[in-house]
Amino acid sequence: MLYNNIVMNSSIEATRLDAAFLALADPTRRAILARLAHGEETVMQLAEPFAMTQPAISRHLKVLENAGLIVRRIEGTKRPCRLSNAGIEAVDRWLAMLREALVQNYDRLDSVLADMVENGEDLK
Amino acid sequence: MLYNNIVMNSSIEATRLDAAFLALADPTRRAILARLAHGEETVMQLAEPFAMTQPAISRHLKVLENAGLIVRRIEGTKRPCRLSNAGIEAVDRWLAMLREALVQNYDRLDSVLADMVENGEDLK
DNA sequence: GTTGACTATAACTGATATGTTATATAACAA
DNA sequence: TTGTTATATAACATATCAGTTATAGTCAAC
Repeated sequence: MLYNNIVMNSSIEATRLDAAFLALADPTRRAILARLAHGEETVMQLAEPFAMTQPAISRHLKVLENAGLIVRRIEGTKRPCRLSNAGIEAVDRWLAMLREALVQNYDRLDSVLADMVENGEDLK
Repeated sequence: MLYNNIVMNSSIEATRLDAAFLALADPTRRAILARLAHGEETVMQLAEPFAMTQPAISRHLKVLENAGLIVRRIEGTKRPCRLSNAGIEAVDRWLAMLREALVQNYDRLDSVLADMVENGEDLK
């Protein structure tokens, strides 16, 4: 596992991204985020539409918080949650690299095809 | 688990996203994608920099392929891999919703602050 | 101060993920 | 044919995840 840390760009950043992507990999957690997109909600409000117990939701929220995807404030006995941009920004920064590579690959293919057309080559 | 399928938007799409986000949650797989951003590589070429056996890499590649993040062609006994946009597009579509919500929340906070300044309220 | 609502945590279970070694398959090379 | 290279798959061990129930802590309301 030593060399791996050299290959992958620094285990600290990697841990952040691991947490964010892992948090997003669960449909319940994505549904929670979609819900929070409409505004702040408490734990019980978030739990209500799911066929799941409150402790399960609490843990999902913890995962989302650790991933920097939500933040919570204290309001009496309630803990209203709202979206945070830290997590999504980390994800976006990483995805930007992939998107750029895909565009470049596409352009490369594009120019290859253009060359073939110019030279009257058979595209089939 | 029945109601959950109603809350989360359709289990088919969810499965796609699950696969893509789960694939991205592993640092080894992200490193493989980063490598492929520079162009096509075979399984052994991809395996080389990692302190991991070839079967492990083969399975990571299968996960990436199922998530629509890479595609493979056959070239003799080799299986060169390259990036695919299907996976990242699915991810991007979903993240767009979150990004938009974050911008709206930010604007909302912005206008609240602006109001407070107008009314000479104490921002601290 | 007692009660009830909101939330978090611990302990446990079953499912899934990630790695290993051993082995199979297929193409190439001699 | 025989050996070698490239890759995939099976069988297994271990770790982690996602849910459960039971319980504890905190605040509010009466």
